[in-house]
Amino acid sequence: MSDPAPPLSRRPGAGPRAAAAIQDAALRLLAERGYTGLTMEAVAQEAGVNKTTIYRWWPSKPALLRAALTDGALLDFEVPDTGSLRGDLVALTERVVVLLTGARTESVVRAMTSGSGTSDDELAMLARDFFADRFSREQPVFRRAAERGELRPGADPMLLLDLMAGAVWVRAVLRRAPLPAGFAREVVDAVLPAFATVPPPGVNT
Amino acid sequence: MSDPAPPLSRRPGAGPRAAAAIQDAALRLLAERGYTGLTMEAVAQEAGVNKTTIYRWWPSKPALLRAALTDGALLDFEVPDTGSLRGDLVALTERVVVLLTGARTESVVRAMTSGSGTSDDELAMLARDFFADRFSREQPVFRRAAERGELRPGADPMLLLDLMAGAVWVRAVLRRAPLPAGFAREVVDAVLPAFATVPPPGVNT
Amino acid sequence: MSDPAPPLSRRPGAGPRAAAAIQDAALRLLAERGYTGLTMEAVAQEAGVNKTTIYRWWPSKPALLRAALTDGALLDFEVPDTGSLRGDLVALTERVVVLLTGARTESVVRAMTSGSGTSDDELAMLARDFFADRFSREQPVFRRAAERGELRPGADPMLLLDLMAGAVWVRAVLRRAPLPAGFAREVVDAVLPAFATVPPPGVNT
Amino acid sequence: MSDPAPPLSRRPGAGPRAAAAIQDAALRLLAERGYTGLTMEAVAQEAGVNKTTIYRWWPSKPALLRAALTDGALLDFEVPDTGSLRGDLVALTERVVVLLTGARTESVVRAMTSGSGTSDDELAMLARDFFADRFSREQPVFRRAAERGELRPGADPMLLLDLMAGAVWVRAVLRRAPLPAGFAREVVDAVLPAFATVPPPGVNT
DNA sequence: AAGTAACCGAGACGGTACGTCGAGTCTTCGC
DNA sequence: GCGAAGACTCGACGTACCGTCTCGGTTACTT
Repeated sequence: MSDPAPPLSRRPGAGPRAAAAIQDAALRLLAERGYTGLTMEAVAQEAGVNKTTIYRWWPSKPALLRAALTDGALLDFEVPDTGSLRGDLVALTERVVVLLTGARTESVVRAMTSGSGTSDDELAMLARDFFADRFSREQPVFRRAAERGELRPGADPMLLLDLMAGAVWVRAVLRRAPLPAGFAREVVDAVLPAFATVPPPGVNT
Repeated sequence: MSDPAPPLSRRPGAGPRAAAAIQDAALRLLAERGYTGLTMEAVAQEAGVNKTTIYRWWPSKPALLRAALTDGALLDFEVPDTGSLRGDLVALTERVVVLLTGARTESVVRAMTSGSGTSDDELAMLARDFFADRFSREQPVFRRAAERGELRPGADPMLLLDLMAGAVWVRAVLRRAPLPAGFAREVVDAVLPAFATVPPPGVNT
Repeated sequence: MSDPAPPLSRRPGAGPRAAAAIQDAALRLLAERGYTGLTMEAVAQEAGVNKTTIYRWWPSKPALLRAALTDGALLDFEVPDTGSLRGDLVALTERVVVLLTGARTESVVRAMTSGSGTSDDELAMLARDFFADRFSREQPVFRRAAERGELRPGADPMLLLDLMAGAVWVRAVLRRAPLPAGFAREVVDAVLPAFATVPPPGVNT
Repeated sequence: MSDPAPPLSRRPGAGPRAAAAIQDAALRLLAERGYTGLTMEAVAQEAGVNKTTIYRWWPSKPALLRAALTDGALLDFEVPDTGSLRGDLVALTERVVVLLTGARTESVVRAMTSGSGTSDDELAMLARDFFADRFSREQPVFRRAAERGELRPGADPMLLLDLMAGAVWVRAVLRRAPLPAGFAREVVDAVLPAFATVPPPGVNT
């Protein structure tokens, strides 16, 4: 375990003049051709930039990708505040669904988790950081729920999130099964009984 | 979507004389160096075989890997029958934990899901098939639970499995967080209330 | 000083199928563009061969060039036997003139002596070997002259050859001055008095 | 043939402030690494100067080198005046020997003649000019010899010089053979009979 | 002493070639 | 005549220098 939660925010001064074009090209090609099909040479050509320029700023493919993902807004998300725990969780899960099935984000996320190397791969670290970051930004949902008394004492929000995100992940990414409309709601209702104090009125159906 | 559920069993007659050595080498190198670090050349050398020999029998790296995984016993598992739904689910989840954290299986599974991003990747298909296969073999658990009346009517076993496997997956593979002892039980208890008819004894700890 | 006189003959079994095309291209491009302008990539393209193939067989540009020169007939020459020392020497010098002014050989020879590296350069070694080889093959001229009694006792054939070849070299290669017709004869007559016993009858003019 | 004999002297006003440092670095690196191993980048770094500064003043590597050699005193030499043709010639040849075997000058001269093979190379032109310059400065030796009556009528001083310098060149630079002590004298005695009116005393040893 | 013009440092850039690696194909040869 | 060996094409890798460019600051000469 290294640093608990690296910022995942952009460092503005760094990068070549054509940084945006390069990172755009990288993400576009990643979506088109997948991680292994993504070549630095193609990125350079697509961005109208010399290969050397890319290597001057990013030492490797995963490093470039990491920067592209970190600097770009692709993985940003809004933390919901609907007034109820269930509403917030459904919204959060919905956002995961969108992330994992959206045309532009799907292959990016898939690539991000390709953990190519043995274990300490830069991309894998990015995934870990991404989830840590996302979790920390989702904390207010649980703080608010606790304040409302909706959260059963001793309930572990991390486990709750793992369950919800995991279900979407397994179905969309691993099993490549279709996600029915309302899947987010289904998922939330499946886990909520063990975490919420009282079923909020009018929940079931 | 292609064929619903390819056999995932070995075709005995097929393969060169050194098939076992080749597949062994492939799996070993996969574990050592990850998917992208796994080269056909290294496999050939390690197996004491010419590269051509490999290509004669398997058209590509993912195809070889698929065969190696399919023919090998690495991904096999026993379907539990403990007498209770909860016991079976804990056992199933435990097996997923073992699969995703075991020294030999972890990187294999990780590689298996490194699908290149474009949809028709052979490896991604293998992952899909693997999960479909696993699910179909887990069906008896739910058949027996239904016979015992432990399963709430209308409950979706697939969702249940997605939730359980997903939580383990997210935590172990994506977030690379440690899995505490008893994690499987925690997971099961978190999802069971929504699926089981009766709250299993001792759940609300 | 290493081995006295390496063979400078071709090793028949060695080399790729397209060895001839590659070496031809190398020599042609050498003549066209000079040594530093000669790139492996151009050789590969010109020979219709992949760059990898060249590197499989020759580790470097000078190595390839050395092989091309050694295997090719470009630097071959016939040892004259005119019946008199003077006639032989004129013929030998004439051959040097041809070598150093011929369209195809000039830039090759020039490149061969570019001694790019510090001192122990492969190409420089080739030049050294080339001259050693040439000298050893010219020996019969002096043996015959000695048998005829034309050679002053104690005369050093090596010095004689250095003088003759050197004059042509300095004029043609270094000073890039035109070589008048009959230059070979002039050179020989300038050095012969110090080496020959008697001026052969009817020599002067 | 271009301009008969460019000055080969320094133009004092021209050059950056760090001209001396740059040219020193260039010559030092040339001696250390040879011509092709000499990079502008290394020169810049070594001279503590930006690459741009070099290119502002010299358009290319050979141009810089030419200036460095021209401005430096490395290639200067004194014209001897011993009182006899033979003495002068021995001294001249001795100077060539020193030039071609001296630690600092050898690789410089070697590089200077690494002309790229195509005819209009700047470095090759430098070599040509260098020799032309040297020859023109050696003229007084022959003028004095003629005045003393030591020079056979019709003798061609240029051929004489080509022979002497060529012998040293071939032996030291091309054949990389050791030059015995007294080699200059040997060379002179080998060519003198054809050029001098009287055999210099003690020649026919 | 001030103004100005030439000069310089810093460093990014497009470009060509380098030498290497691995994928996948094709030819050749032996059992 | 099957099957293995080895040479091949191809594309990309990551690096080194090339020669160019812009920009902002510093000399040093001029008046």
